[in-house]
Amino acid sequence: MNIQFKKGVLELCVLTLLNRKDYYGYELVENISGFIMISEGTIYPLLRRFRSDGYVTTYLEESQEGPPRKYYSLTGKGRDVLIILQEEWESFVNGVNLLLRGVDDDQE
Amino acid sequence: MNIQFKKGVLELCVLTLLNRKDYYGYELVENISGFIMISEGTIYPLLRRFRSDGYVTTYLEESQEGPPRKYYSLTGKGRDVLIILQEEWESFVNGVNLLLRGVDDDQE
DNA sequence: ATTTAGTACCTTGCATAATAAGGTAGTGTG
DNA sequence: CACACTACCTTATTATGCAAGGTACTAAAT
Repeated sequence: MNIQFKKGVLELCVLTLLNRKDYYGYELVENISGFIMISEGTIYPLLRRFRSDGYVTTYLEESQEGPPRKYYSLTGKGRDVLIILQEEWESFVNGVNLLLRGVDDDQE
Repeated sequence: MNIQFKKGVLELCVLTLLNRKDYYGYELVENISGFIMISEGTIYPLLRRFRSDGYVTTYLEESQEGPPRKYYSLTGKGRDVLIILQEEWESFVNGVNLLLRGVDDDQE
């Protein structure tokens, strides 16, 4: 898979999932991996960024299957960013698809 | 517009346009700008990369409206890359959209 | 004649983000 | 006790988009 395509889109994916429920990092990797290739080295720095930007808050919970899990919870600010990113993603894909399909933008 | 979204996609856009006809750099910027934001500082390095990778060949032509134009012509290798990129783009957008729409990947 | 605007090319340095590759620890199984 | 799996994390590398700058040609306006 083309690495470059993912730039910025993973933010949208993670925020979208966190808008449904709280996730811990490893769980996000497993979930997103079902749709697009992703590695842990990508998600943890991204989550740290989200926390320092105030998009999420975190809390720890013990696990019976391994080390404690750090859960991420979307904030109001995070939700605002999500909405903007959703719109940007939609109009971006739209623009690209128009270009790929050969629609002539010069006509009116 | 989110800069990150563009990463890698501009290659696809430029190759797609060059597959229809030869373009000169400035013309590509003007055309693509109709669909997604782009600047000259992006396109010229990309075109240099394409040439050194053998995706395009170039030739000069005089212009009555200014300095000579450097036209870019897609090679067979460039066309092969275009086909791969098209498929990757489609499956990538598909994966992202499934995730965004909340389709449960665990079910079968 | 000189300035301005438009066309058309180019480069350098910066910012961003994904990843590979590595590390630390806990739990449970052979 | 070694191994696999879960779960967290960091660092260095890589790629690419862009702002900001530059050069040079043509044509119209001052």
